[in-house]
Amino acid sequence: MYALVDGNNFYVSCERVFRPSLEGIPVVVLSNNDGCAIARSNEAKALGIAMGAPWFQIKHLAEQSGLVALSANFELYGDMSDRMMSLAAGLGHAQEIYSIDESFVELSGIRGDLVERAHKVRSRILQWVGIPCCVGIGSTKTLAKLANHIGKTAERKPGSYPSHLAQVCNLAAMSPEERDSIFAATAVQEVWGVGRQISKQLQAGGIQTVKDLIRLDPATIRSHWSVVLERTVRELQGTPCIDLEHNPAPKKEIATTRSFGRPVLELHQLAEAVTDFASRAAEKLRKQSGMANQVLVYIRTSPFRPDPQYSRSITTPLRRPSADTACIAKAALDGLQRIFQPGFKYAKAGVMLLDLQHEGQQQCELDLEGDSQKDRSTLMTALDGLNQRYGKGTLHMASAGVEGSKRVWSMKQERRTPRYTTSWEDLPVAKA
DNA sequence: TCTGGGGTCCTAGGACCC
DNA sequence: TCTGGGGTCCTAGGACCC
Repeated sequence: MYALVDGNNFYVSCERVFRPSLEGIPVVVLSNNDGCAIARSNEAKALGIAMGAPWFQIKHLAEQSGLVALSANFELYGDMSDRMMSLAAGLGHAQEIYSIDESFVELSGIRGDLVERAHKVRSRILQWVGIPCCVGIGSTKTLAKLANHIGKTAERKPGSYPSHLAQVCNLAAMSPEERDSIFAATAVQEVWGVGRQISKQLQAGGIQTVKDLIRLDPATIRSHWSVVLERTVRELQGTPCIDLEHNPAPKKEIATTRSFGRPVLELHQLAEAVTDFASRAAEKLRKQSGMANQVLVYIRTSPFRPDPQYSRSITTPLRRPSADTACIAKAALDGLQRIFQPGFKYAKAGVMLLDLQHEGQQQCELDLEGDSQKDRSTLMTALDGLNQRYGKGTLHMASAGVEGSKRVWSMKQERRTPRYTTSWEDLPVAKA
């Protein structure tokens, strides 16, 4: 038995904790570059703002309907997330943190009324952290996710589902008849693992609701679609196929990619950006004690512009596995040289570290540069320490350019709120 | 003027091998 | 007329997730 604890409109809820005046009004949180809406309050959803809606298309709602837009403040959200997760863990014996606002909790061996217990945890999170959340309970992770969706929808849209399911919904405690009628009222695209493409295909075959989907034979699903969808259907039928991940697996790839604040035309500007991305990626890699064997770099124009399009990536193998910023940046820059074409307005670039391994797995080879490698690794540790202590970018590669107006590629972020919980300067001040 | 970032898994197809 | 079969590895791309 699993529970899924999921913060409501998480980023917006984080902002509201520190600005209660945002309560009750339409609020969106914008992606980098203030590009599009990545979180919406219920009031914003009611205005018809879609997930991912570009800001310039909904801007007029600020005047028309009092919509408030904020730049994303991921430092704040990450910290609020930690607080929420530690309370959610109390629901059961094991927890898997699935995303910044969601965690699965294993409920087996928990006695007593699960719904009552979930309500208690929910109010504790609301009271101690300030984040409203919903809890879904089911015999598989996919059913717990679905239950969570039902709990949220029942709360947000009265009349959509029976009102006693709002906030906490336990699918496992329902009669078959009640479950059936709820599945019949739920569209296939609400299921975890069924996205736009697959739901379109299912609907074309007359499969509209969860009730329709659950009746299908897994073998048919597999031959018509894939093993992935087959697993999803089995999970909906109550057969667990996806286990709780107990210890977070190390990442298999690490990426740093950004859209630019404005179009970039020159190679040397791309090189600055790519150096910066490579440094950030290498830093993440060292944080998980990993080494990379390959470095991928890509550049592309904006698919939304009518301009000539260009998009290319290239993978450069490293001579030996490495987590060294200079070594990774060099590989990325070598790749960039080879794929760059002049005459395009570049909108985005990225660096990905692939084929990762743990630093302990390094092959023992006869190596005349052994000592200098040790020195490099000490230097990297010092670099990370200084950047951690004095702020990101205190020390960086010379080719990454300097902060400020010279970096034409840096992103726009004009609506960020203070880092209330992670920066002393931004600590809220209580006034008497 | 203006459209995010970071992941995972699976599949198809090509190259290569015996 | 007619051109094997099976395996592995790699890459690109699709689909999904939040």
